[in-house]
Amino acid sequence: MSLLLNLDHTLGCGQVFRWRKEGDLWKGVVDGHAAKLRQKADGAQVISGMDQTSFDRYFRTDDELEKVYRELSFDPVLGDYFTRYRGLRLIRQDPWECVASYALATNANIPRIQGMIERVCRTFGTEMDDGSYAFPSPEQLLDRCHRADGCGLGYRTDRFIELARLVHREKVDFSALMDMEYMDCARELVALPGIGNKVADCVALFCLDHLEAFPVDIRIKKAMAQLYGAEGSYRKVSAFARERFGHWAGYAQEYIFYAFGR
DNA sequence: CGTGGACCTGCTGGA
DNA sequence: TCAACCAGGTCCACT
Repeated sequence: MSLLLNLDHTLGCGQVFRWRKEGDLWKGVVDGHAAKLRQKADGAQVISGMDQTSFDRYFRTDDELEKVYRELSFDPVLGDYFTRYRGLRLIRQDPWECVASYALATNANIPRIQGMIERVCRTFGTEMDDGSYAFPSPEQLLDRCHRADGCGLGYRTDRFIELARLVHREKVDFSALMDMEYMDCARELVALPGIGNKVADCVALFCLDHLEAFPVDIRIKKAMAQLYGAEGSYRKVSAFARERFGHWAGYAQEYIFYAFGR
């Protein structure tokens, strides 16, 4: 079984925060297991920590990347990116880890975001065999939430804890959010603490299967203005993208984001 | 609804 | 070394 998948692009483009490359090995934590992967010509080899089901789910192997390329290549810019970053796939993250991580990722640069998340994992998460730490559950977090003060989250602390509380009390139904229309999903997410338009779109896209979501952060904002002359409010720019790229808008976003970060 | 400020804090690009 | 018109926004106030 071969799969079009480039680990460097997929795990290094910025959609996930905790994967690290050591030598030719990508190391991360998926579903509470320390995972190790290695790039092969026809896909990725699982060294440890993932079974086929987990792998297929995580790397969205059902998404036909060639089909995405075909349907979006009417756009010359994307056509170029597809050639250069061939094999970059969207990942299906764990919903709780995804909302929590992106709620922390506001108004901070990537190194700091990674630092905050790492400290949260080390402070509250379960230690794995290889010495790494899993992302903590809402319960683990709430159990000793005063320790969050030592994680350097700044003003995000209260929002973060409150978010954990809501998820723990099952006030957030990820399964329902996944089933409803993208617009409804985004509207509900924005009502949660620490979540605005941008984070809501990241969550919709990266863990709730709403592939038409088009998160607009500062980098994408500049890119869209430069590439398409699309400017204005958040709603304006993201709507422009969804109209142009349709149900694959999320894939378009990820390639543009990656291209503009290099 | 859209826009302007304030906002924790520290990684790291530029004085 | 050091500051910070910075950094993958959000929230609140107000037109």
